[in-house]
Amino acid sequence: MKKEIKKVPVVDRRIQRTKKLLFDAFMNLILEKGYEEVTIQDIIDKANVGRSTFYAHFESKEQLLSNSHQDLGKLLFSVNNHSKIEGIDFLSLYNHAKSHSHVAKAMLGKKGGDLVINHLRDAMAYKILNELKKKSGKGKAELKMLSFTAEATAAALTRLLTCWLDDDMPFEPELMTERSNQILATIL
Amino acid sequence: MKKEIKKVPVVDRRIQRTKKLLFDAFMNLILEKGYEEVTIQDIIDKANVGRSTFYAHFESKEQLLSNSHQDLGKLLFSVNNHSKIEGIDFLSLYNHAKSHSHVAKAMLGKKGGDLVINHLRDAMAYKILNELKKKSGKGKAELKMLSFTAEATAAALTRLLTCWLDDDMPFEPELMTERSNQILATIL
DNA sequence: CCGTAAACATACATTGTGTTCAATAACATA
DNA sequence: TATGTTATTGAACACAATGTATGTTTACGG
Repeated sequence: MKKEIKKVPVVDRRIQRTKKLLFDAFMNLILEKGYEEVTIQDIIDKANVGRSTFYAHFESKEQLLSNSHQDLGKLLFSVNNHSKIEGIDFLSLYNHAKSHSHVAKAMLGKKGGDLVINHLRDAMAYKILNELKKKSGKGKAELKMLSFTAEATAAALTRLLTCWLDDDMPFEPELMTERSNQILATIL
Repeated sequence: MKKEIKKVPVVDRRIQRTKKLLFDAFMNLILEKGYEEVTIQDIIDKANVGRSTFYAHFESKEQLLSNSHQDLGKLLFSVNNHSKIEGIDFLSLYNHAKSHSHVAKAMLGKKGGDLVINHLRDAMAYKILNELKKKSGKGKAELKMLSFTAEATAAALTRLLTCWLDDDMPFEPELMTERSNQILATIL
C-alpha cells in the first residue's frame, strides 16, 4: 500500500494568507464606514488582493463574513462541556467577545450589519424555546405564544450583548452573565 | 381682509400621485424580494416613474422609507392622549399594525430591512429608560446598567411585534398588549 | 385660458459586479 | 534542489445601477 498516512489536508499557505488578508480588511472597513457601505472593491483594494482571487474563495461579502462567524456561534453556546445546565453559557460568550473585541464589535456592533446579530439571536431563541417547552403545556396556541416569548427573550439577551460591546464593555463578563441569567430566569 | 383662510399649502396632485406610486411600488417590492435586494431602478420601473422624478423627491430608498414611517412612529406611542399611563400604548400599536398589515409587514417583517425596526426599538428604549429612572438610584454604573436593561426590554417588545406580524397575527391585539405589558412589568 | 412647475425621455460619466484567461509566482513534496 | 501543481495576478469584458444634467411635454392651479 502507498502512503495513506498523511490524510491531513494541509491548507496551502497562500490560501490562508489570502483569506486572512480579506477578512482583516473587511473587519477594519466595517469599523471605518459601516457594513452596508463596504464594497467588495473596497475589500480587495485594502487587502491588496486580485479581484479574481476574491471570487475564487467567496462569492459575496456575506459569505466572507459567515465563513468565520460560524466558529463564533459554536464556541459561544453550542457545546458547553463544563456547564451542567444545558442552557446558554453566557460567561464564555462574554469572555470570548471581550478577548476578541475588535472582531466582535465589527460583527455585532452598531457598525456591523444585522446578519450576525440576527443569526446569534435565532440560535438563542431556538435554545430558549426548547427549555420553555419542558415546562409548559402543549396546546397549539400556547406553544405559539411560547415561541414568541422565546424570540423576545433572545432579542433581549442579544441586545444586552451588543449594547455592552458598543459601550466598550463597561462591566465585567461576570456581571453581564449574572444580568443575562436574571432576564432568562424571569421567563423560565 | 382678503382670504387668509386658505393657508393650507395644497400639495400638487402630481406630487402626491408620484410619491404614492413610488411608495406603493417599494412596499410591494420589499415583500417580493426583500428590502436589500430592491434597487431604485426596480422601484421606478414598477411605479412607472421617470428616473429624474425619483431624485426630485428622494435621494435614496432609505429616505423614501423614512418619509412615511415617521407617521407610524408618532401614531404608535408618542402621543397617547387617552391612556393615563405615560408609557407605551401597545394596544394602539398592535391595532394600527393590524389594520395596515401590508405596509407593516413590509416595514417590520423579516423581508423588510432593519432600519424601521431599529428605529422603533430605539424609540421604545428611550421611553422605557425614562420610566426606569424614576424608580431607581442615580449611581453612574447603576444608570448604565439601567440603560442596558431598557435597551434589552425594548428589543424584546419589538421582537414580539415583528414575530407576530411575520406569523400573520395569530392573536388578537388585546392579547399581545397583555403579553407586552407583562414583559414590561417584570423589569419596572 | 395661461403661466408655472412637475414629469418625462434621453444621454452621460462613474462605479461596482461577476466572469474569463493566459502568464506568473509560490507552494508541497519527492 | 528540482518538479509538477495550484493559487494568484492583471487585464479585459459585458452588464447593471447610480446620480446628474438637459430640453421638451404634460398637467396642474388659479
